[in-house]
Amino acid sequence: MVQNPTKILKDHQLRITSCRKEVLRTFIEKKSALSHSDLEDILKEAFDRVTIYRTLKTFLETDLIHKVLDDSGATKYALCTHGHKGTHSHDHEHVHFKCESCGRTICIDEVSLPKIKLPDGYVNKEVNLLVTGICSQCS
Amino acid sequence: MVQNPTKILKDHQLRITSCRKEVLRTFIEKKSALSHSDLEDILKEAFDRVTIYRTLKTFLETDLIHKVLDDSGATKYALCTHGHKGTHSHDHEHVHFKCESCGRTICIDEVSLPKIKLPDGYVNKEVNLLVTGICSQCS
DNA sequence: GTTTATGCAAATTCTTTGCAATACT
DNA sequence: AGTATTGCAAAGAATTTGCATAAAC
Repeated sequence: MVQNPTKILKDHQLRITSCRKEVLRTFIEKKSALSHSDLEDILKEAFDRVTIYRTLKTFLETDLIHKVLDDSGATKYALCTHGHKGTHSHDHEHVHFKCESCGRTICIDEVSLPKIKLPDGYVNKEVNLLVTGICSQCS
Repeated sequence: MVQNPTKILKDHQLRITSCRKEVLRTFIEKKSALSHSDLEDILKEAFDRVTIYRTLKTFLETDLIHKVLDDSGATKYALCTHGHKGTHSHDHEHVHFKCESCGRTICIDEVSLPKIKLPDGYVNKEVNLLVTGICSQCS
């Protein structure tokens, strides 16, 4: 599990800039899914709002982060922990948990995704599961 | 399964207005999850954009509709098919399917939601499952 | 007649785009 | 040096709010 911003950027053949490093560092530190506005709150002194939008877009395109479903309407993102460029490793196919109390969304690695058998004619490409409730820190 | 807009509104103790009836009629007719902009496209000749926003808000608050997860970022809504005011029937706890081809999001009633056992300390309140792929009409 | 919903205007917030200046390799 | 990224300004969407008018009960 790579945890070094500079190395992650190199591995994905992206230029190493301070904004990209800081966004990565924030994801690693927070260990939870973050929205653009979460990042903006944390990094607004250092970087422009627009740069953060573009950084997220670049990271999405290089499979460095992925979208995490959220019931609030805000789009959240999380690091692809093992995926490398181009592998499309279905890394994001796991259970996400959103705490109603603290609002954090985290990955639950302990729980594996159930196999879903769809009716005839349906082709399953990706499964996303979001559990809402109270997390261990808040309960 | 109630399918009459006026009766649904009465059951939820809401005033019967033409906008509310038309929004409900559209949900019933389309049989799929709809976003604000979907509704706006269909009803813009008849009602103001703002009125549709407020109608959706009212319907959410009275548990007449619920949010449906979507991977595109657009918030979609669907009718709570059996729920009545105040029951919080966990009606939306089923599998949703989003077709990458036609973009429609529908409920898959044939597939039941797997039980998820979370790690200690986590309290499970609601489970949402979104499968992305190709629907039977598009494949 | 009283209360609630609607339409319009306008304010906010969210997201994207163009372009010159700057930083990276 | 050459190319990609950033910041700023501004455009364009999406969403919310205020208030007078209209509709529902």
